[in-house]
Amino acid sequence: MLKTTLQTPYPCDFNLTIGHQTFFRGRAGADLVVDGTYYRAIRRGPKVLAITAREAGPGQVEITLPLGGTSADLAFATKTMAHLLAFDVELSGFYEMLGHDPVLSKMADMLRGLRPTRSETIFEALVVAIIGQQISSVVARMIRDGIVETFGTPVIVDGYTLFAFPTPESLFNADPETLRAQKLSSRKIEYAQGTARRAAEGEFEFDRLAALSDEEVVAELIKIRGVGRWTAEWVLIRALGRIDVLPAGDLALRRVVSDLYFESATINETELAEFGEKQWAPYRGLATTYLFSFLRQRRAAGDPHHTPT
DNA sequence: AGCCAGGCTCTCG
DNA sequence: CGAGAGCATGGC
Repeated sequence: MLKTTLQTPYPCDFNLTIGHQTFFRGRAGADLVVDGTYYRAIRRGPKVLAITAREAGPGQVEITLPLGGTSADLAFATKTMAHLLAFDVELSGFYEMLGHDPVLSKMADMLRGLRPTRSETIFEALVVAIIGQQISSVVARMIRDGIVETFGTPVIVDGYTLFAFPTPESLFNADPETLRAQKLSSRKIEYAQGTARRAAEGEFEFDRLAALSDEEVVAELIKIRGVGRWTAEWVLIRALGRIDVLPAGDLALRRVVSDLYFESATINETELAEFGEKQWAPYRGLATTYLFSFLRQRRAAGDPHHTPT
């Protein structure tokens, strides 16, 4: 079987990182974790590659192509996995800053080594963010899974069916009724298909957007119907790996910050933005990821409504 | 039963 | 400008 070894950065908690990616529930959308092995199907041009990644000793992750492939496929898969798991991000400055943040540093035991995982493409992050607008994360995950399993490309590995995220063409060409059957609102169907059309036309090419500043990306993305600031900021964090973006309009983020820092007093978007700048810059994006991971773990542990004491 | 969820657009003063 | 309605649906 085709395999190679990838060096992990420091710090890196591999199991925590892949758990975060699946909402600590084993499977979420295109991502699957079984017994410490992360399964993911990705696209390389017209091909779909099945990949596994698992810890293979201290500081090492073993990457395999369980269904085979060329050595160029393996090199591509390895590079993609390092991107998905954000192995290139330097966390030490963020951890130093946590020393001055009594709240986030309290989470350090639980979160140390968490890497700010990414989507495969900008298109994927856009669609997933659009699906997640306004509704609860539980409902959003359910709808996303339905979309991925209906319009994605299946591959079977070790008895598990993996799905590569749907192509822009597959969503754009889909009958709106089949999207509606996956419980997407008719408005969001318009947004998602409009995004898919732009993606198919090559509008979200990674390298081009990666060269722009945070605000330039926001300015470009919010021109798209259905994409507001929150969605654009989410794409910056999830797809482009920006580490200093704070989606201050996010309701769940406002509430968790309110709980943890303001004795549950309500804070608005402006107040969160000001607080984030003073408290977490230049690592506001990493702080966001860590706070959401905290929420995901708390929810997975069965305490979704956490009443502050 | 009804209200709320990790927003956004559209309409109306 | 700001405020308010409508969207979809699982969970409480």
